[in-house]
Amino acid sequence: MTDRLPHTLRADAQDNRERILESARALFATQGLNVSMREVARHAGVGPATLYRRFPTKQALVTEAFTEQLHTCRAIADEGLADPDPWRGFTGVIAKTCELHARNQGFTDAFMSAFPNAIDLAADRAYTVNAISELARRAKDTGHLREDFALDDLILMLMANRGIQAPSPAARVAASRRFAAFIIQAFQSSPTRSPLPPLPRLA
Amino acid sequence: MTDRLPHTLRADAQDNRERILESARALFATQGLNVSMREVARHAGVGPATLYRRFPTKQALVTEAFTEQLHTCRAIADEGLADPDPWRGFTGVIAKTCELHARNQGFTDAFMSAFPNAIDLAADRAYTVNAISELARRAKDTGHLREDFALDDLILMLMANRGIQAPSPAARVAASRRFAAFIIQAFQSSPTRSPLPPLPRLA
DNA sequence: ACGTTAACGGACGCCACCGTCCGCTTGGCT
DNA sequence: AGCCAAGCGGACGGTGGCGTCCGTTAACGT
Repeated sequence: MTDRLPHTLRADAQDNRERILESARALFATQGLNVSMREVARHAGVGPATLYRRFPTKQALVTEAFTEQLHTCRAIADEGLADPDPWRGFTGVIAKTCELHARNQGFTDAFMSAFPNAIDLAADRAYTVNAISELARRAKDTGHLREDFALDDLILMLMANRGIQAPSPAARVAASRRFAAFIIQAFQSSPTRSPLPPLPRLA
Repeated sequence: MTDRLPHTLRADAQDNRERILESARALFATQGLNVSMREVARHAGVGPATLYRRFPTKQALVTEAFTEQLHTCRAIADEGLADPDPWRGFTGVIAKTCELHARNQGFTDAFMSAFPNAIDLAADRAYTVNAISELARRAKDTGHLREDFALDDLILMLMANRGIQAPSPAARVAASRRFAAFIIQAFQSSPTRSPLPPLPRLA
């Protein structure tokens, strides 16, 4: 009854665990989250049971696989906030975020909670959102960011960015880069401002 | 050997055929093309065999279901071309196209050849592309449309628009409307023009 | 009213995925 | 060296989509 779970995996198990994560990251990046658990297992060269033993649910696998990217997100936001020129910081955030997401189809899915259930990523996500919110306020104050910009417009932009497809990952990133440039142009305040249609609840 | 196919369906068969098409349109509109043939059949209240008899392949069903929208596309392009103000015509095309696609997830999939194989829609599509190409040239001549706009940027925009999701179809359309406004802003020529990253081959 | 045949849909065999169980292997500790 | 549990993966029953076959029903022409 007083069994203690060993919190250290056996060497081979640890090895498998990491190969699984690598495979998951690779597959999720190129194909989004529409990858079967078995496919991940096959790619990692392990049996299905092994995969399920380490990650009982796909949720768990996804969460683990993308913590790194999640921290990158925080870093991007912090970096933008640190820029003395808020508008430059803001546009930098957009460009880098688009690129990050273009390289990681699955990450976007997860970030957008294509997994609708509460993601463990939520906390970090909130932090990032807060940081960007502050950055946006500053960018508005300098007059470069249009006044009617809403934070959810970034979500809109990310969803849109997710839709971009191309024959190769490299092409996708290139296309996304151009898209980001367009979006930055759209977010910039301008004399020819026609009023913007309202933004509905997105989630 | 000299059997003649009757080109007129029996009354009940014709009825079923139309119910199938209606169901397909409804399901494709809200869920994209990721709908199983059986699901369409169930929704239409017919057996799988009946569906397959009328539309041997999903391709055929999709093609038939969306000819109407395809013609709408042509109409939108013609309408824009007819506008005496090319820029207003151009922006109108963008707004209307985004709305059309936002209302029809599946149509976007088909239009983007999510069905990679040659779509019968190709001919109409080519016509539309040509019309818009002419419209864009005129809009550039008036100085309203940025010079570095490429026709593929519309494809980029459509792919992006496809990524926009929302809890309800109405919300999706609203979000798409706002997105279109942003994109129009981005396409407008402006004094603060930083060079645009190049666009890769998209298909 | 009736026979012919177009049209129907239930049922089939196939395959992929799902999450789990269990007998064998092997790493790690003494 | 030898034990033993941590770890493994093949195999299983279940579900659901796929496209097709075939026995039954009922629409239409006479």
